[in-house]
Amino acid sequence: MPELPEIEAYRRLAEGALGRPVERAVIGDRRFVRGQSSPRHLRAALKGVTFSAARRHGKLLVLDMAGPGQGLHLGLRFGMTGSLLLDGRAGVEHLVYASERDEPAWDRFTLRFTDGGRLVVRDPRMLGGVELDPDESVLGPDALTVTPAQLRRALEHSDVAVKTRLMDQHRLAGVGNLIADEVLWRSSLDPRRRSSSLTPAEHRRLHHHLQVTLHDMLQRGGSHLGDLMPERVPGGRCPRDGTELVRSTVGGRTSYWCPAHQH
DNA sequence: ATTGTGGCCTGCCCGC
DNA sequence: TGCGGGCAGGCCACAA
Repeated sequence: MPELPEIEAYRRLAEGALGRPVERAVIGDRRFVRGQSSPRHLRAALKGVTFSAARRHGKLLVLDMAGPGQGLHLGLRFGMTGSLLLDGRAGVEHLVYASERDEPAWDRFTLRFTDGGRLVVRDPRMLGGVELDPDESVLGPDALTVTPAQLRRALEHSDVAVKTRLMDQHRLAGVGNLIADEVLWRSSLDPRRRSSSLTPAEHRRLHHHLQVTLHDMLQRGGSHLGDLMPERVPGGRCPRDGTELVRSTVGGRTSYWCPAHQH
């Protein structure tokens, strides 16, 4: 599913759209338009603009507008099945949990450029969305660049499960269910641990493994390419010690962890 | 404010 | 072979 590594790949793909004038925006399903702006308003705001930058904040992709839309921002979210295509090319090769079918009916939002190319958000389950001027201030520090002090602040003073806290986009932006399981597994931390109970040494360990995991996944090309992932199925075993993994719900999400080495 | 829960959304897989 | 229930989870509205 799209977590930070996938959105980063989408961002790089979207850089190929910078400076190309938008002829018009096509809204495939009006429910895909989020926030305060109506589909009509969004279409009007996008007509004739160019984009000056493609940025990523957590799982939010932001295109900064230039020209007629100077100062406005286009936010793209991908839910768990959303993918980005530019001129027919995909941002990532494979998206776990999402269909691989080439189904134009799933094109929920399309930017047509005057040069004939197009940028498409394709999302079968429509859990993503497009929003004019999304509020980025509600997002926590980006997981790829978070400092140890920022991570500590995101986790301390809360009795909520550490996994829940890691996935809270208001505290830390970019970590989803798969990456959270992978990072906690590598850090030998039980996902159910009270967030405030982590020691300074555990904070350091978690920060280290978060960085290494994200860089591994960026290099491998997806959040589904972690070391734990192949065993993240009922009956799966810990790749480190062979213990059968525990499967349960933590923070409302299916979680797998090793009862032998995660404490 | 913080935290938990349910709902949205729909393709896919499994068992009957 | 077809059918239906359960599952997947990012995000948001809502309740306590």
